[in-house]
Amino acid sequence: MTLIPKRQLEEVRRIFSDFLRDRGQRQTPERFAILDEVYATSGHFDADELYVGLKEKEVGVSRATVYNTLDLLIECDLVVKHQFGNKQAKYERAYSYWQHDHLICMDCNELFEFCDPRIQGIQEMVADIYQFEVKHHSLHIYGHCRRENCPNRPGSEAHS
Amino acid sequence: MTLIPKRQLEEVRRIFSDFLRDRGQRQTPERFAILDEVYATSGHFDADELYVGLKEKEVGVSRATVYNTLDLLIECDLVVKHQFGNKQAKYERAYSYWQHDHLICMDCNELFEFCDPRIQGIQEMVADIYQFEVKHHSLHIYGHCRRENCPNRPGSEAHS
DNA sequence: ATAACTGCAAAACATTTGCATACAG
DNA sequence: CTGTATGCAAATGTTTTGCAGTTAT
Repeated sequence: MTLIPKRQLEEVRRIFSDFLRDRGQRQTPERFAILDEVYATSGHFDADELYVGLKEKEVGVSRATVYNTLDLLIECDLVVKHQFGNKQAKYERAYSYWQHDHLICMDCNELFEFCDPRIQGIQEMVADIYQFEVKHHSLHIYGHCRRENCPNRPGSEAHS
Repeated sequence: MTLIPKRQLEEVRRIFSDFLRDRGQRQTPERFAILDEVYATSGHFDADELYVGLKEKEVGVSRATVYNTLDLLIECDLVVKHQFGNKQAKYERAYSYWQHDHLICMDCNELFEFCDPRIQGIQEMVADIYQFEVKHHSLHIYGHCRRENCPNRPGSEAHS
């Protein structure tokens, strides 16, 4: 849906490159291959999907490198990490994408994105009252969607 | 801090008992021992802390039973489960305790609780716009606290 | 040159599962 | 009695780690 234009991909590569240089870390082909794969993906993905996606292309990167690089990308705000109910972490590219929160269907696990300005006010209130330096937040709303193909639809077959 | 009075513990036991009866499930001593331990704990705990806490008392319950019973307690709304950044789930008793969200210090991992009525409005908005039947939410705000013993305090020693 | 990075496979970790035994109803 | 729950230990699945070999700088 939200494929990133070439210009932005270059911008993102430059951000990562600068970040690595500033920290005295190496610019390896693996790291940029992972960055490219992340930004070629729209939506949420997990570490293994990224690993498999890369393996299917010419690039061979190990899982360890995928995890390592994801951590770097999170540190420079090019990727965000989410822990939805399950134990497997999900990731998402973060550059030039609207700040949003998530709606999770407990039946089909589908994710929907939404945004509400009130959350900003809540963050400010909390920062003020608790003398907290707020960095980021995660708001997950869980419930049941009403889509045709959702296993919970009224009228779908019985369940144990 | 919020130790539960005897009356409420009885109430909670009754809720669990009714829940089990209604579902045709057994009222085992292990299940009630776990319930008691949960309600003897104030604040957040993980499955293993519960397991160890029980082992230190007379009761011997296996980890499998701890996990099983926690799921039952979640189903009858006596316990809530949280996934903070780490892969280990945290639990918290839910009966007769205010609905709240969490503030997490990224330095010391301390948890603070807060509540803001605006979150209610956000849930309603989302339910309406997305035709979603909202069940619950989790709002986590991450940042840096300003407590004396927090490793991030300005003036604390350098770190690698 | 040399310190950082990679890949691999093993380790760690929380949680789940299978099965023989125990016990609540 | 009978089927459900338990305990144990083994299995699972994700993420981390140790180390020998590789490579960016």
